[in-house]
Amino acid sequence: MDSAIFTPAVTQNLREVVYNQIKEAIVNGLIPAGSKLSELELSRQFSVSRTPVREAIRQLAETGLVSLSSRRGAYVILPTAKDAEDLYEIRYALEAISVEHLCASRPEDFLRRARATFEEVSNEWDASRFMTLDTEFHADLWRFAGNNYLGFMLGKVGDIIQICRHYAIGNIPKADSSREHIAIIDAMLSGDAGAARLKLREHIERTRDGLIKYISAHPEATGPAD
Amino acid sequence: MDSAIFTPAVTQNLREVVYNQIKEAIVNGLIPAGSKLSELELSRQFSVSRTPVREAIRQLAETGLVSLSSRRGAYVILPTAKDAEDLYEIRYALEAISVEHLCASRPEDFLRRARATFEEVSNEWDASRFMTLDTEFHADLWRFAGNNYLGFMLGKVGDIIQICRHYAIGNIPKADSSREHIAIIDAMLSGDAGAARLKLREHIERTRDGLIKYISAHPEATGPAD
DNA sequence: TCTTAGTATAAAGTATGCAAAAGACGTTTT
DNA sequence: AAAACGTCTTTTGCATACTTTATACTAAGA
Repeated sequence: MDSAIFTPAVTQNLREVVYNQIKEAIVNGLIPAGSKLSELELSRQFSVSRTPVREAIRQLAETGLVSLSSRRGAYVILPTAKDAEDLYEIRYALEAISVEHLCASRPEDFLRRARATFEEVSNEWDASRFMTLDTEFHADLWRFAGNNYLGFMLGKVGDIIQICRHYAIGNIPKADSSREHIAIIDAMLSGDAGAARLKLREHIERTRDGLIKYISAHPEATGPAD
Repeated sequence: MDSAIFTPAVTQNLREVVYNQIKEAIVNGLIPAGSKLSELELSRQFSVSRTPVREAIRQLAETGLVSLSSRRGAYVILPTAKDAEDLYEIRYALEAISVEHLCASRPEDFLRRARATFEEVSNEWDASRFMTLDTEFHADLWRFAGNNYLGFMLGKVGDIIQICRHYAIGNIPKADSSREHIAIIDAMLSGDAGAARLKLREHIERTRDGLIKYISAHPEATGPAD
């Protein structure tokens, strides 16, 4: 009775469930930036006690998505255009590490598959589908890079960027983005680290500029916290 | 009665106190890497209930200093030589951002003051005093860089590196380190971003290599978790 | 009417109790 | 003697009660 019929029975605990759900809600804009996270209200909505909710909120604070104010509560952060700029600068620096590793290791199977995917993309696609694809591509970059902490770090940066991003992605032409992805991939395939870095920089800067332009044009999206 | 006689009366809460103390203890090696953090034992030592201890431990987990195992407890992470390598790679990428900003803005007062400090350092200094100075210098770099998230990110990387570092710093010649710092500062003073990046890279790589050599030579320091 | 002090209320911080899970240990069975 | 099972202990996960603080509201005085 020891053939592998059953997979390990993992039960994620309440804190994890609550954390993931709140995080998704924040990142997808269901809970708007700047709004307050009430322990009591959330615990009622999740039908759990305040304890796991508190822990989840603390965890969110440590990722930078939420800011804590002693005895006053937790608020979803409200990134400014400057914040977005700073975050993209960090993101570029980190992704450049991935790209350089991939220029050296050149995992052809992955690169060619990714290239094919972006060849297919057109501007007709709906924004959320493209965003998923984009996010996955950037996640794959660090997965193949072999630096165990890149994902950890990029995750934190990415979550905060995502808060801004979901209300701006509609503006970003998908065909352009795909072309840029392909340019990065091609540079990596040819092992040209300098070109790959440059293409990555162009891609990230254009994405950033689109976002910042949007935030600057819509200051109400980053209004006062309460 | 409104002249600024008094500073705001901030009382940090128990979670913060506990968090900071545990973190210091981990980072300084008082709590060795790999050891278990028992909620009950810590709460007894701090004379508080388990709640703030729990929260502090969760917070430490989110910074990456502690790894949680469901229903089994929290363990101080046990970085390997590979971890150290990955972390230093990230640290270089992030500090390069600071250095490039400083090459552009060139805050002469700060740079000259820092330069003078490292001129005075000799190998006679005790290790912990030099480590403080070194840490402060690297912290000042991002403080003057103007990117609000650099400190946030470098803090996380630095904390984990620090776990390894305290048992290796003794090996690293301080005079060399000071000379490298001065080389970086001089490059920044002359606004030569390329040279500054290079000197930074050399400095970080040498520090990294010293640490990795130590870890590799002392595998018992990163033995099994329990 | 504006300011200021008192009060009430809501929410966060903390302590503690209870349930459930994991690991240790001893006992039984083959 | 070894393996497997049951039980006991320890510790975590979660719930809840209690304490303290912030703030909104009210009323009184200038």
